[in-house]
Order: sequence, then C-alpha cells, then structure tokens
Amino acid sequence: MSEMAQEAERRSASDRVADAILQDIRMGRLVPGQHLLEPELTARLGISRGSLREALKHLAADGIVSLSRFRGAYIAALDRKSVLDLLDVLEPLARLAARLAAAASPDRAQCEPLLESAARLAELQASGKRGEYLTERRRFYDMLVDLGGNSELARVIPLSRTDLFRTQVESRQTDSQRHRHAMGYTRIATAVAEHDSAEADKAVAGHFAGTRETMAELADEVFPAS
Amino acid sequence: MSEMAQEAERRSASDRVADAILQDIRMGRLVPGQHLLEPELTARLGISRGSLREALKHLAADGIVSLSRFRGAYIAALDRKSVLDLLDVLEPLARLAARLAAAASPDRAQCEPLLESAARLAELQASGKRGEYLTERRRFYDMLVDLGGNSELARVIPLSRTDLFRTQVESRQTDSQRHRHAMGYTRIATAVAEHDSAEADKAVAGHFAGTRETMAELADEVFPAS
DNA sequence: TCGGTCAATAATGTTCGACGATTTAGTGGG
DNA sequence: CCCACTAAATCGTCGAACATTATTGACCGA
Repeated sequence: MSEMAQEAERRSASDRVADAILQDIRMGRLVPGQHLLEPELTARLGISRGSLREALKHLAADGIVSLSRFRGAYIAALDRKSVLDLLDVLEPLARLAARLAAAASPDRAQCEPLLESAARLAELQASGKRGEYLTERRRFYDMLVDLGGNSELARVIPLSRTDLFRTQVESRQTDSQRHRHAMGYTRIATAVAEHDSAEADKAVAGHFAGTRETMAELADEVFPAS
Repeated sequence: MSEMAQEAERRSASDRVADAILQDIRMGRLVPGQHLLEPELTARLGISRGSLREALKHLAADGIVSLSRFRGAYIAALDRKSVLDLLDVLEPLARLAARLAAAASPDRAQCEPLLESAARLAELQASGKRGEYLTERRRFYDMLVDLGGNSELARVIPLSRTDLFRTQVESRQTDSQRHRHAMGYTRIATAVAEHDSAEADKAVAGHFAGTRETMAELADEVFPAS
C-alpha cells in the first residue's frame, strides 16, 4: 500500500494530471474538440496553475490537446487526413513491436497476459463497454511494446494520439467493424505467443488494412472540418 | 526583420530555450552526460526558472535530457543497446518519409533544396566541420519529412534524439565511415528527386545498414557504461 | 593519517500570486 | 444594421517562497 502511495507521490503533479486527462479521454468524459479551462481544471484536480500548464504542454507535445495562444487548450480532433497519416506512421511501428515481441519472449508465460488481454478485448467489444475497451486496448499495446524490449519504441510510438483517434471513431463504427477490430488483437497475440515474427508482422498489417477499410466506410461527419 | 522578431516572440520562451539547447548539442557546446544547472542557464538565457523547467521537461520527454530527482538535468548519453534500438525505430520511419517525399513532390523544384542540402553535407563532411554537418543533417531530415506531407510523421520521428546519438559517435568515426554516411544522403536525395519511391526506400535502408555496420565497428568506450 | 559522522550549503521540486498581453463578448452610437 | 469601444476572461511569463534532497567539507575518533 505504502509503495503504491509512494509511487503515486513520487510522480510529479503534472504527470498525474496528464494521466488523468488521458484516462478521461478514453472513458469518454472528455471528448475531442472540448475546451479545457484552466481555472476549472485546477479547482477540480486540486493543483496549481503551473503544474496544470506543464501537463497541458506535455499533452500538446504528444498531440493530445492543441494549445492556441490566448485561446486556451482544446482536446485535439483529428480530421480524416490526420487519421490516415497517423495510421501510416503507426503501422510500421506496431509491426516492429509485434516482430520484436514474437522474437524476444523466451517463455510462453510472459505472453499469457497478452492473450488474456486479447480475450478481454473480445469480451468487452461484445458487451459494448467502449470505455473499458479502449483502456484495455491501450494496455494491450503497452504490453506488446514492453515484450519487445525496445525502449526507444515505447518513447516514440504514438499510442496516446491513437487513443484519441479511437475515441472519435469508436461510437460511429458498426458492430461488424468492431468485431473485426477486436479479432485482430487475438490474431496478433496468438502469433506473438507462437514466436512467429513473420506471422505477427502480417497480423498487424492485416489489422491496419482492416482499420483503413473501416475509415473509408465512415461518413465525413465523423471528422471535423478539415 | 520585424516579422522575424515577431515570429521569434510568438514562440513560447520554453520552446526557444529547448531549441537553443538542441542547437548547443549539435554544435558540441553541450556534450552527453553534461550537468545542466538551472541557475547558470536562467542567467545565460535570460529567462525565468519556470520557463526553463518547462523546456527541460519537454526535452526529457523526447529523451534529450534525463532528469533525476533532486539531482538535476543531464544531457542524455545513449548506451549501445539504446542506439541499436533507436536505429530500429528510426529506420521504418525514415523509409516512410523517403517514400512519401518521392511520391508527393509534384515538381522537381521542391526537391532542389534537398539536393542542395545533400551536396552541402558532402562538402561539410569533407572539410571536417562537424557541428555544421550535424545541423545541416537535421535540416535534411526536416525537409524530407516536410516533402512527404505527413504531419504525424513530423511529430513522431525522433530526430532530436538522433542528433544526440550522432553527437556521441561523430567524433569517433573514421573518415571512410563519415564519407559513406554523407554519400547516403546524396543517394536518398537523388531518388526522391526522381520520384522513385522504391529506390528512395532502398536508399534509406542501405543508409541504415551502413550506420549499423559503423556501430559494430566502434569500440565500447564510445558508449557509457550500460 | 585515514575513515566515518554530521552539519552547512547549494540545488531542485512544487506551489502561489502578480503583471502585462491578447482574444472574445457585450454595448452603445452612428 | 454595422462598427468602434469597453469590459471580462484567459493566457504567457516572471519572481518569490517553502520543503526536500544531494553534495560538500569540517570535525572527530581509531
């Protein structure tokens, strides 16, 4: 218990705030395009303006919020081109993560949490719990990156910005699109567990092909005016 | 002139400080492992402690400086594994940038600055101006990314951390290694100018193969204790 | 003299309040 | 109805304060 508390206290206030905002986004409490008022947030989170600004700056660097001078912070909203650009960048990194995870994991036990996460994703998708689905999805990617053991990848891969994109499109997808998405993780996790780098790479590539197809099927109203 | 001044003033103080530190690193005025004192920097740069700390936080997020609690900020030093990990991450992104730049550039005129930059790199390498070489190299990558027109790539690709790695190894390379490195940029720029995406991709892949070879040839003393 | 202990110093982490600058909204006059 | 002007709200920066910790160097005993 004390370890948890110490760990929580050791992290700076701005990091805690940034995590809180990210979690609020995943759970739908904050929606893309929403205006973030400094006085409201400092009051709600009980921190100083300086710490909040530090957190917002951090989130802005990751493209989660957009800061415009004297106009405040807004949760970023991705237009269609940004989403396609993001997928182009994310795909090679995710494929690298999958290849490394498949090649690195020495014993099957370490892959067990990944398989469990994929199973939970299928469950959560079926039961329609979108907030939990997005949170679990993020855990899946974090695990995949960790398994690979490439510390630079963890720093670079834009998972938080992908959370943002998922938040935007999640509620507009059809059930079959959601099902296809969830199944993709199962295929990836299976390939990693089997230590099959080539298949893991192909699984991620196929997953992204499906996502691009879904994007093409979505109406323009899903995206802000570009 | 006023436009320049306005543009400089429009950017936040912390961004200016971060850029100044990055430039100092490229020019060798700051070396990996060096301790950054807040009082010294605030006095030299003429900014408040808050703005400086914001900049340091930003640089720490990009892995340029490492912050250790109550001990201050140090210019990061990459061990051998981190360098190899960084290359694994950077390669697919650089290849994507090259493919996009080759595919996107409609007219040859836009590629002219890239070819000029490659020529300048060959010159600077030959004349041994290492600081200018690294600065020009960064400009080359920035142009390559801009030409592709993928805004997410610019956000994700870890060019600053690559600057850091280059700073560490640049002075330890042999002339033939430096020559091979500089020639790689010429081949990339030429392929982009010819709108040959496949060749651009291969040129970058070959460039990275050469860099990995150089890394294997370097002695352990180049890297900090891992 | 050497090694260990301990207090003084310096640097950092965090927060707060203040000031000037700028955008936005609202208001009154033409 | 439109435009200039005022007022409110917000943001960027700075300086100061306080608590916490690492470092330094003096001091002391073996």
